Amino acid sequence: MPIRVYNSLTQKKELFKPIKKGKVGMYVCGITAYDSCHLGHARAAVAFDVIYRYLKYRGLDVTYVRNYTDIDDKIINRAKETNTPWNELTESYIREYQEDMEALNVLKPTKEPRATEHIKQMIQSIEALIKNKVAYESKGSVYYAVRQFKNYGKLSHKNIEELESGARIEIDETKKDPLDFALWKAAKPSEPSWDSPWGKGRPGWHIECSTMSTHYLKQPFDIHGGGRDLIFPHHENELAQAEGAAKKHFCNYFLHNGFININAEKMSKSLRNFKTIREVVAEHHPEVVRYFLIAAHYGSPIDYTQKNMADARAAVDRFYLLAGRLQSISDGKAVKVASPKDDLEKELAKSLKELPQKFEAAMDENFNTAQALGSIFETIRIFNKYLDGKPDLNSPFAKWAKGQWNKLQKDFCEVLGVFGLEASFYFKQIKQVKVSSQGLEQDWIEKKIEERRQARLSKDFKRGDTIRDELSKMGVELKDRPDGTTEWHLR
RNA sequence: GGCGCGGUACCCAAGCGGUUAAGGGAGCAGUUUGCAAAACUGUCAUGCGGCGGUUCGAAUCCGCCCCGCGCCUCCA
Repeated sequence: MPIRVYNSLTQKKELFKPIKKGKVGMYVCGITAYDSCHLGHARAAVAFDVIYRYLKYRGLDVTYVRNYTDIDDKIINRAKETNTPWNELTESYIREYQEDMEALNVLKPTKEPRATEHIKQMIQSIEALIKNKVAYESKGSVYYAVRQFKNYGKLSHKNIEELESGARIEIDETKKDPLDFALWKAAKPSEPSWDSPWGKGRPGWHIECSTMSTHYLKQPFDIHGGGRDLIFPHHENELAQAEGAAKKHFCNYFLHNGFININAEKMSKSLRNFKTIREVVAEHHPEVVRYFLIAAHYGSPIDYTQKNMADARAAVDRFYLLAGRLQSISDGKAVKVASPKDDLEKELAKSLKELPQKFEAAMDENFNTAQALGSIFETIRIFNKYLDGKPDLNSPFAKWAKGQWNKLQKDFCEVLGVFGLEASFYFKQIKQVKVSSQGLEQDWIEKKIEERRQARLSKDFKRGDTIRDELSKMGVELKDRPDGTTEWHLR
């Protein structure tokens, strides 16, 4: 089955055809390292992580480059505000980002280049642009002459005249046209700077990405990704730079992920409603967070609400509850084929057999994780139904079915980056996350449960129920087991 | 104003011209239970914002209208 992707460049879904058979070059805009990362960064990272994983799963040799922008106005400003050397600032936020990515089970890209390590290449790009007459030097800075590039606007589908009339751009006398953007900024005193043919300065935003992407992937390459908000001006300008300098195609497919809202409101710093990755992970199991991020298609907006997080957790629980149930089936010897006997077995065998095809068909269609998850849960329902029929757990069929499921679970985990944990470990972690985020203490809960056990032993059910209700109000739910012990978990 | 995205059950969310409109949550019913909870199963849209059109056939394509949202300025 061919893979199809929605390409922002053509605004259509297209057949994905790598430039070199069997190989894929993919560049995704990473972060500007000046602050803690929020859920939006997590969404972009996870969206392209899944794409990276799936392309590899399909046997493609993927070179995945995700950059760090570690020099920029925001970094310089933040360094001044916090009285921190700018390179220490970027270093610490890059480290923090890497920790966040690890928590969310985001794979390391093939290359994670930093802007400051490619100043020389950027200068070469800028020189090429000047030579091609699409850039000019002015007072120690260099600007891109937007009107000299006839395809300007082809990605964001804007035209220059309309942009001009939008005119919310500051008038800057050093530029020939208000739409021109900086490739190289002349250094002000005390700012970090590098030597260049135009004097001391630093690169403008955009040039690092077009330079590093073409440096590592060659031009043209296959996939360029990032958040929707990067379409204009960032990716538009990258395209203008790369094509203006090399006079050839920049990139074939532009993929963009949708935004995260918080309670239906745009997440933004001015509204003070943004959530950092660490805040979210402290409140919700990272696997639940990741599930939440892939439960809808990567291109659609999603809403971060407690209800949606609870829904995500319930879904992940459902997955692991089946995994837990399966532990009662002995692994035994691997059974290659087992022929189903009754209707329940037939239904399950059919579902297990079709699932990989359904999963791949969904992922082939523009990486539709939502649909892929749907097929997984369909099979979960059928598996549960089979187990409810009280089958012989030592039968060859049971062992075969378990073996099939375990193999599928491994594949799902490889592609989606969720469902890879031991069920009991997952539930243990869930409990820990919940207990600490709700300010409860495990010892106290367990003391209460022991009290209830004593009451029930002396047939004082009223007292027992009172304790259960008390705990229930705090979100602690009890489960009595046949052997007299009590399990508990948090709602 | 320009460009773009979306409106599918109580909520979230797939669906990309053709069998009964995925899946998750909530609700309800059943199994289970000292009573519960949890778990599991079943059930839950003759309907896909509205009106027209194309087609043998449309949630899916086209037109108009209504309503949300994003970008056009730093932003994943």
